[in-house]
Amino acid sequence: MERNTRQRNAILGVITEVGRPLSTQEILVEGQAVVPSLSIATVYRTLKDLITEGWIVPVKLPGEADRYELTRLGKHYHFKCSSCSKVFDIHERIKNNNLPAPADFIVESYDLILYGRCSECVPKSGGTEPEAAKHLI
Amino acid sequence: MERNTRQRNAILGVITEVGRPLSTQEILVEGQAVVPSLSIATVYRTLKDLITEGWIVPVKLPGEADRYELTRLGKHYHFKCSSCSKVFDIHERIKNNNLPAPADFIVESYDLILYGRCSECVPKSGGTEPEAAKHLI
DNA sequence: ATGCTATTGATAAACTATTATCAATAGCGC
DNA sequence: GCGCTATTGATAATAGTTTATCAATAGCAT
Repeated sequence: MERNTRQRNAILGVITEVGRPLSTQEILVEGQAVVPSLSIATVYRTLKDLITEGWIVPVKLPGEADRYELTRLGKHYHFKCSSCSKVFDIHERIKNNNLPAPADFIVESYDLILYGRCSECVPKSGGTEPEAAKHLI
Repeated sequence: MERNTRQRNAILGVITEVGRPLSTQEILVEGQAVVPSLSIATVYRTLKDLITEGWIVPVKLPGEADRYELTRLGKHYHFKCSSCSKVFDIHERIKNNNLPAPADFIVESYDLILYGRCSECVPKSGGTEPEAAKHLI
């Protein structure tokens, strides 16, 4: 990156402000709110550059295209809402001694992905789902 | 499925005997040890049928193509060896109260993927990696 | 403000994984 | 063993995502 363009600022700005991992389409749409002419090619190109420069990292969920978020958020896990499909960060950790694995395997890292309903999509008080849902785990 | 073919038997047999989630390529190669003419098209076709019939389920890991394993193994998690890329089953569970999420979110299920070295790829005694690795988590 | 050229926008191309096509093959009932 | 037709093998086609191309645009140093 040698020039400070509106497109690049918009893309990094969107990722910074929204505060959850965004898909290329989400970045395109949100970015076009700032720079209407923004194209998907520029989104991909800029994401690639931002990754190379260390500003952002790809967030990979099983069976889904990459999302992107700020590197400075550090290591953490994700929650995907099964209703709105938005992905949120979870910064709590699992206690080390609760990581299950055969004794002769060496665990170097782990990924935890939670699925359920985000606060926006939780059925408002009165429903019967919330407590029942716990049994699905 | 209306006919009992060598190809189908070979594919289901391989998945059953190997006992860990297999990629389409692994299934093709292992299957060709039984039926040399086996083609990748038949692998995909048969996997699709076996899923429809409920014999197998796809195993999805972040950023990777589907692997397949027996449905009757039930719900569990996976360990991927960063050295040989093989994926293994983990049948232990995480204690429910250790699942981290915001209070106003409803967690319905979760996925746990461990990464590290499987027993085959663990550096034999004398290396310095094993204990050091724990700090990476 | 002007000029150089990095960057953009539009779209074609590439890539990977999976599915469709179709003539040849091979289960299986008779 | 014969014949019917489901299944196979080889490969083309598709789908979804990401990358390459290239003329037009727009930072930014002067």
